[in-house]
Amino acid sequence: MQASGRPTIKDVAKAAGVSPTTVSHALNGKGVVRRETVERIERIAADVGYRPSAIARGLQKSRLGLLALVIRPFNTLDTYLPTGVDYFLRMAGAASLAAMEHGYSLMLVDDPTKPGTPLSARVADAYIVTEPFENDPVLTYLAEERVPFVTVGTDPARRDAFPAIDADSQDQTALVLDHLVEAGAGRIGFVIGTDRNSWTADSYECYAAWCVEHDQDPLLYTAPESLGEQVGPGALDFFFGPEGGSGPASGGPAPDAIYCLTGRHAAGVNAEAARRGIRVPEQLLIAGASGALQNMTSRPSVTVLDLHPEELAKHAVDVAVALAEHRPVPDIDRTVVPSLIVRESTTRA
Amino acid sequence: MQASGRPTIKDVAKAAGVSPTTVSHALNGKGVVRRETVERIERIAADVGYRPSAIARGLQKSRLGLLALVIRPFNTLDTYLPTGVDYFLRMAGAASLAAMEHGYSLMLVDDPTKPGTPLSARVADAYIVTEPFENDPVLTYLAEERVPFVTVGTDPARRDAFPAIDADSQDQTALVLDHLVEAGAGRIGFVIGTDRNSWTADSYECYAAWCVEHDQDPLLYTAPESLGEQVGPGALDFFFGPEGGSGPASGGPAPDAIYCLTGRHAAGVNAEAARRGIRVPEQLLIAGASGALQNMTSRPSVTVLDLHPEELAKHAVDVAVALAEHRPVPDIDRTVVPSLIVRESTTRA
DNA sequence: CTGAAAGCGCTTACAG
DNA sequence: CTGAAAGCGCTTACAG
Repeated sequence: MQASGRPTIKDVAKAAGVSPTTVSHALNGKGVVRRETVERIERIAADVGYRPSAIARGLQKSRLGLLALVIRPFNTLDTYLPTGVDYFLRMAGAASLAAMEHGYSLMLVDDPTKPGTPLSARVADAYIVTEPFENDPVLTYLAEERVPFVTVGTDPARRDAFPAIDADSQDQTALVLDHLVEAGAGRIGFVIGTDRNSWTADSYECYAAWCVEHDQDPLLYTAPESLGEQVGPGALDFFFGPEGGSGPASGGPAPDAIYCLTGRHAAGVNAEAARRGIRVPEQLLIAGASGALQNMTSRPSVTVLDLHPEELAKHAVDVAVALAEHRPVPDIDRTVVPSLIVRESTTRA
Repeated sequence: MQASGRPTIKDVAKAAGVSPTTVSHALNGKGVVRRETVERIERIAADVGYRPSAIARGLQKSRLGLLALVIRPFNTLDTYLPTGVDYFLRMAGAASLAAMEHGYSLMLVDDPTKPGTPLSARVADAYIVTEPFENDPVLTYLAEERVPFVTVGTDPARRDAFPAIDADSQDQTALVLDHLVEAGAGRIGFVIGTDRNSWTADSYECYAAWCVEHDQDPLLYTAPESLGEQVGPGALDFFFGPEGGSGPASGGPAPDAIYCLTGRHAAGVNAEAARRGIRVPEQLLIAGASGALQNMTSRPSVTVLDLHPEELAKHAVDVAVALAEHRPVPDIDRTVVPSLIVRESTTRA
């Protein structure tokens, strides 16, 4: 009997009058065991309530069937979970289900490089790291420890260094900007976050390139992701000037469309515009990438991208499992194409 | 060297010219080892990049330092994650952090009784099961397997049978109903879900008792949680009669306040009221328990409860860890008191 | 203060 | 077709 009181393979062997080896063979379909012996052993195993120990099995396979998900943006937010950003719940949920389909389970771990990280955080066979930062120490650590991992988004300082799943950030940005133009925009301001991940970097680059192409000066307002909806007043001061005050801090003419990278920023800009009596979408178009829920239910509702976190998760799990099993990673196209969800904020009557 | 290529305790022992026993003692502060020996071993361990194997350690401790979280309501929703219900993300995130503080990691697992559940889903030392159903097979399974677990909410058919953390559903309901009366309600309709968990059952019971006390006939509309915002038209038909049609399906007079157990139901009722031109809060008060994000940003915004999933998670982790370590569960009050977030939908000018 | 030995529960060559 | 033995990487009485 196990320390915990559960029967072991020995108990089954004894009850069946065979050796542990035979029980192992019978129960795992390995080796050659007579059919009736197999059946008898299976029956007895069920009778005594035998459950193989995943730990013991893990010891010589040196694999436990565990995947770890590290949601990197949470680590800049400290213990704070941003409300409304269900992107990550969708991702974690989908990853958990995808893992199960491969016979794996998913653990949710914090930054494993933090001092005091429990040993158990390191039992995963492979890691999935979402939105790694520039020169992310987590990736460095995993690479040093030779723990297999895949990223969702890439470390902007080490592109192509590690296996990655990507939501094509270039396409994303173009998709939204083009839509804004079609919806009537002439001059597009951009509100961007401060996290140094590939999503932010690529989106900025695409915006800059787009500006050159469209002969517009970039009109960029930067604010921490964690500021969330609070970004509204600052952003509008920047783009339109303080209320009843002088002109825009930006220097140039005011934009007629604002694109916010995060959904919470978009919600904040939208709310502040309403407060100031700027009519959306008539006077100002607003769109967000990576929509938050707030954008769905606000008045007006706000056009955003759906980045399809479920699909990203599924691809990431596929790769992580292949890596964990030291199998070659299937070489298929894993680019996830975002879709535009057009809402009131960019729909003029 | 480990199969994976990482150094083992033997490698360190060899390099230090001592036995594995001494390395183990030195690194874990067990037994008695001379200080300088300890220091030398620590240095060498760091040099060769030694990391103890959590699996090997887990084998004789028969504990791995892993907690499993089963979010039961997800299992009625199939692979579908309800948008806007960030209750569960807050819960999972807080549980993950609380686990780390105890030296544990958190796994997210689906129904472990499902056929095809990976072995790895069973390596957890203890389980946390949120909102178990009536006679929940997951609890039965865990109890049979003698795996320690704690529930958040209780199995309504087996109250007090298992350790549980509770958000006091009675208090919750009374809190909202009393608030609605203060806000001007005379007759309160109730929209409730179909999941057979203690939260739903207790809330109903409290509503029924409240009706008796306040001399009102219960005015109850039941709809599946998964219907979400779509519940609006059906609910309003029930309470007010179909548009331009006959009277309320409910039979009695129409309510002047509606309390919805789920935030998504509240959002649906709120939206449908707006569509029909019923003015909220002037003609109709609306409130929800367990708010979703939609309620925060809708027009009008909707009064809801904050059930404090973070606190529930923290308590659940405390208990789960105690159980995993076969320690007595600290006997402190774990009732989490919800707070009312009053918003436009119940605030008359 | 240090080490040889047994053991955690399983799997896997290998020998019969 | 079946089993004895060794081993996965660690810990823990126990003996020196």
